[in-house]
Amino acid sequence: MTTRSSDTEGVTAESVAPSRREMNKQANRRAMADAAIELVRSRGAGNFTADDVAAAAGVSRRTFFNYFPSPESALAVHIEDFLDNVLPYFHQRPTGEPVVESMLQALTELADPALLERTAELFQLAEDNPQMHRFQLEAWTRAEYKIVDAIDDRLDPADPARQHPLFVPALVGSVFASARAALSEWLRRTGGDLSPASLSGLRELLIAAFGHLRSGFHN
Amino acid sequence: MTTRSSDTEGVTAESVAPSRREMNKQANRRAMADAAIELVRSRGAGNFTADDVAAAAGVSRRTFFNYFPSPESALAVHIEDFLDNVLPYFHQRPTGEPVVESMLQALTELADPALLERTAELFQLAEDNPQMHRFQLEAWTRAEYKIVDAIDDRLDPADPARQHPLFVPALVGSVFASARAALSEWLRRTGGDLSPASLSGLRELLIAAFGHLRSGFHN
DNA sequence: TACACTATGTGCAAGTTTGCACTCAGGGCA
DNA sequence: TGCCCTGAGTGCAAACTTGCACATAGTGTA
Repeated sequence: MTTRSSDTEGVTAESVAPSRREMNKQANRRAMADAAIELVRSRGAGNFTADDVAAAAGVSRRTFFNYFPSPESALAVHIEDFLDNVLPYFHQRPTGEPVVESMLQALTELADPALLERTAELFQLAEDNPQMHRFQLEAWTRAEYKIVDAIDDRLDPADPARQHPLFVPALVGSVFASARAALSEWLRRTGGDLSPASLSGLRELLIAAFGHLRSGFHN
Repeated sequence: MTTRSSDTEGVTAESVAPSRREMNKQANRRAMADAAIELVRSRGAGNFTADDVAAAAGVSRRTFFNYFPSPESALAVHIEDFLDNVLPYFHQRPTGEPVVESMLQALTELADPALLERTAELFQLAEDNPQMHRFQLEAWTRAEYKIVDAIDDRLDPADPARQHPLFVPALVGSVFASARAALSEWLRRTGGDLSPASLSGLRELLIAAFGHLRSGFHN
């Protein structure tokens, strides 16, 4: 709200009060993403048009296409939301800690349970709809790159993790693969039940998958 | 910033779905007007800046000045709201009915009690603040013109009320004067108390004032 | 008085959204 | 098959919002 354009901020980090313009854009993007997930819930994947999303989000059809290449792609925003929510937890881990620990701890603490729920919901929807599956794969991949960059930015160049160029990408890829495995198994077991109990089970599966990863798969 | 507000239609609204552009503008205008009345409540008249209103409404300071010439003037929107709410009631009166009756009946039925409350609240604020008083006078005057036009549009050219060019303007002016008298007396009696009981009293005063008018002041 | 500070109000350029007119692809139907 | 309709996706100009610079006015202060 406060638009103090003066850059006299004590905090140096990323909390540099975004401009009105940026806020408006994010609000629109969010509105469209929310409208899209609402529509996919009420009508099912593939049963809503770009017009529907735009109208529900309160923007024009043209504006929708300024942001997203297709109605389904708007859902990918929620996957990025998940990341935006987890990254601060990651950044808060002690700097000396091994990267793999920081990452798994951050993911385990999972900021907002509602985000896990939405992620699980989208994962489930992707199973039934090839269109959505493709977009989601793309979103997960973008997420991997984003995390790799975030880790590289944070890591001390002398950190063992940066001694080998494969280390971080392999780690991130492994974490994502483990998460996907957990989601997949959860889906197989529960059929996508989104009740708190079921989601709790998903959380357990995630932790178990991360456990395998952490121990180097020495079962 | 965009809220899908329920556009509380009092009676009939043969509204042709306005364009996205028009909807956005109205949403912004409404947001600023609401922010302004919220600020005048929390900080008092004259104790808030254009920046405050803009920020609270989610628009830039510049946009605020695109709509309103001053922080106070944003409040005038609420007076026009009152009209927009009453006019449909007026249009619904039987066409044969004398205009004075249609008008007083419509005002008496008073669509949304919350609107009467806001109008009374603003009336009260204007007493204390000359700046606001001026803007409000202007708003009431604009409202008079608007109503005169609305009546002329609706009236059969053969209607007695249009036989003399002074008739409608004099009528509308008298109605407004009576309403102001009622508001003024209400304010004197209650000090601007906005409780339901007090507002009910205001309603009685309005009806009484209209009664005088209706009878040609033959007490 | 001179100065700093805050807030109003406006002009202008750049960024964003919108309306509209397309093109293209796919499905239903005579 | 050919036609019609719906929806995706795009280019472009016009409308709207925003950031910024600037002029102006009022207020407190040394």
